[in-house]
Amino acid sequence: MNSLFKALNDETRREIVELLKEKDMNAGEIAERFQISKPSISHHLDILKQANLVTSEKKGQFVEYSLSTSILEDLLNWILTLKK
Amino acid sequence: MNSLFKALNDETRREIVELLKEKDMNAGEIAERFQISKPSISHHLDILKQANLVTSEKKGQFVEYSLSTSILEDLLNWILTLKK
DNA sequence: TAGATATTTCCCTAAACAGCTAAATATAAA
DNA sequence: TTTATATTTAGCTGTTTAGGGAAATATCTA
Repeated sequence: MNSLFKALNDETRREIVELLKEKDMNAGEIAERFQISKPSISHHLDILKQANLVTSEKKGQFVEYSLSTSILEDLLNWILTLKK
Repeated sequence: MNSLFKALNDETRREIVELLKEKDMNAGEIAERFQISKPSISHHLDILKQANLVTSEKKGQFVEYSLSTSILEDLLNWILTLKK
C-alpha cells in the first residue's frame, strides 16, 4: 500500500491517472499536457508503474501507457474497513 | 484531496487511523503504541486533523482524538470514477 | 549508415518531511 | 501556590522528493 499512497500523493500523478482513464497515451503525449519537462514526467510515470497503477508497452519508438485499476481494489477495501 | 492523500501517505498515520477506528484515544495513549516521541505523534495527529480524518476534543488535561470518516466519501468517489 | 525523434538515466538543487530534544502551555492535584 | 502530568510549539537535522538540463539509449527514416 505504501507505493500506492506515495504514487497518489502528487497532483501531477493524479492528473496523469485521470488522463489515462480516458485513453492510452504515450509518454510524449502525456508530457504535452503538462508544463513540466519530459524527464520529470518520465519519473512520475515510473512511480505510477512501481505502484502498479499503470503499465507500459513499447510500440516502436513510442512507449504507450495504460491505466491499471486492479490495484485500486486493495485501496477501496482498506477505506471501506475504516468506514466499518 | 491534497491534504487527504498527504495524510494517508505515511505508515504511522495510517496505523493511527486504524487504532482510532477501534476506539477514541487521547494523545498519550496513541503515542504509547509507537516507538516515536510524543511531539512527533502530536505532529502526525495535526496532519490527520488538517485532512479532516480525525477530530480532537479537550477533556481536562487530556485531548481525545476520534476518527472522522466522512471525508473518505470523497476519496471513495474519486477511486470509483477511475474504475469507471 | 547518418540524422531525427522518443524516452529514459544521471546528476544536481530547492523544498518538503519525519524525527528528535528542549521549552512553552495548560490543566490537575497536593 | 507549587508541583506533576499532558500536550503542543519551536528549532534543528538527515532524508526524500519534485523539478530541471545534459547526456545516454533506442528506434525510425532518408
